[in-house]
Amino acid sequence: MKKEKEEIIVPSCNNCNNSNVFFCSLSCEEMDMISTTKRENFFKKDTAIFTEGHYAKELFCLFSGKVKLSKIGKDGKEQIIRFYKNGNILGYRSLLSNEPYHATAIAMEDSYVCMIKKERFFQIIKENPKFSLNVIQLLSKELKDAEQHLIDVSQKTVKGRISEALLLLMNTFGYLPDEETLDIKMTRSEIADIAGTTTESTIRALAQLKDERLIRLDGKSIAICDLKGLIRSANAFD
Amino acid sequence: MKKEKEEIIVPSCNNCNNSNVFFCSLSCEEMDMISTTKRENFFKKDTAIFTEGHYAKELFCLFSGKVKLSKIGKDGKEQIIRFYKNGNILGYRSLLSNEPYHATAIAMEDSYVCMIKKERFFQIIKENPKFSLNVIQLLSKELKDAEQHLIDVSQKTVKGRISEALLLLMNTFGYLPDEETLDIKMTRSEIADIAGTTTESTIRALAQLKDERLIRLDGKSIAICDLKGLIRSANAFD
DNA sequence: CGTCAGCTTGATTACTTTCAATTGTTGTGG
DNA sequence: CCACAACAATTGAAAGTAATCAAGCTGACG
Repeated sequence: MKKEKEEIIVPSCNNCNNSNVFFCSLSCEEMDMISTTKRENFFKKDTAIFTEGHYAKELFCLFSGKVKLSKIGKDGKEQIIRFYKNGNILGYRSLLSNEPYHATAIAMEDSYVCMIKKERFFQIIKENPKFSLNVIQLLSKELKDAEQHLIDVSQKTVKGRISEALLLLMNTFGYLPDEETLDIKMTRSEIADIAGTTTESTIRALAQLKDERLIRLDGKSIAICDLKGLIRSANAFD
Repeated sequence: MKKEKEEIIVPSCNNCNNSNVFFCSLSCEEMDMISTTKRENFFKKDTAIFTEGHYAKELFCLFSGKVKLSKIGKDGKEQIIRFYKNGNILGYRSLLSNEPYHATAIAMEDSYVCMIKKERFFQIIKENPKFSLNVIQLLSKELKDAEQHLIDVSQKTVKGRISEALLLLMNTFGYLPDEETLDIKMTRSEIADIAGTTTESTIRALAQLKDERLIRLDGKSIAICDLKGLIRSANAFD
């Protein structure tokens, strides 16, 4: 039988162990202000935290779990835009530009999410210039990544893009204690949606990378055994 | 003989007729502060305003002309990321994140550019929360656009991407007085670099769009005669 | 008016998707 | 614990799309 929601106690923001580049410039008082007005929410695996087209009313802070942000193309094909792990902030772009969400955030594992009122967030932006500079720099980084991702998808072969996708997963979620196996379980189809290709092509590309001894495959687990080689593969001309 | 640099008088920022969503939240005093410390620069067609890898020291404001921002892939293939016209601000992303430029800006026509000292820019960000919110919202919009562009490139056919590219040119540079001909001259190869394809495929796609009577071609000029049809073509499934 | 760069076209090749069929895995209920 | 259903992974073959290669063509400019 399906595992039920585990009862987890979410600590106050000041006591949160998650590293967080977003709120690091806030004072204890400001953190308290967020903490006392936040509410926690549990999202079961495969449920949506927010949905494309809906209006943003809150800022989400991922306390535990893993989340993918994706967009659905006209033909129903999904494109994964970005991943989030514990400590990451979601949904601030739409909040800031006061537009509907342009993408959907889905919990890839059971996740606990802290939700912070929009007003609270804007209040701090207005009052704390250091914080808004922080937000600006985060946006700048995401913009740079997005533009690089564009080049990758448009100029690399499927194998290169799959290599790139594996490196992204490694950078985002890291390894299991063996320091080789990626700490994330995804279907082949989801990996395809990162690289912007099909399930079948993904399978064939993974098989190639395995033959080249850059990765090891065992069911859904993927281990990177030759990181340098994988980087080379991601940047190869052909 | 090649036309020489025309002598143009660049007015003070307060008297600049270019519409500008970037500085609109500044007071007259703040504008003056920028204006008195700026310096103007002329860039001949096809010269670089800034170059990938170099460090950002200034903010650029395009007074006149047209600029393309592009990145070179490993194999030397260029990908155009964005366009700028008079009134637009360039180079703020790298300035803000304090990283080297991740792309190169090239004048597509002879262009006059006002250059604003980095320190001045940061000073205003710190002192004017309304301005920084403005910057944040601009970045948010560019991020959204970049993510949409990713979906476009990864999921659409060459014809769809070329249609998308033409719509982008129309939205950025608009029409000549005839309200049909795009107010921009580009080579086929440059159009290919927007859509992430080759010159030959671009020519064939343009020919198709012409056969479908969505556009008219005459040398380098491109006229959109069926805008709705072109939008449909950009969003078509096949 | 010759040259060169950009444009165009056709043919070939390479890569990726699509389709179809099979096998493997997982969760569920008897 | 087994059997089944549903989903995921895999493989092979065929079809489609776009890139590449190889000529010509055209038009602008010195």
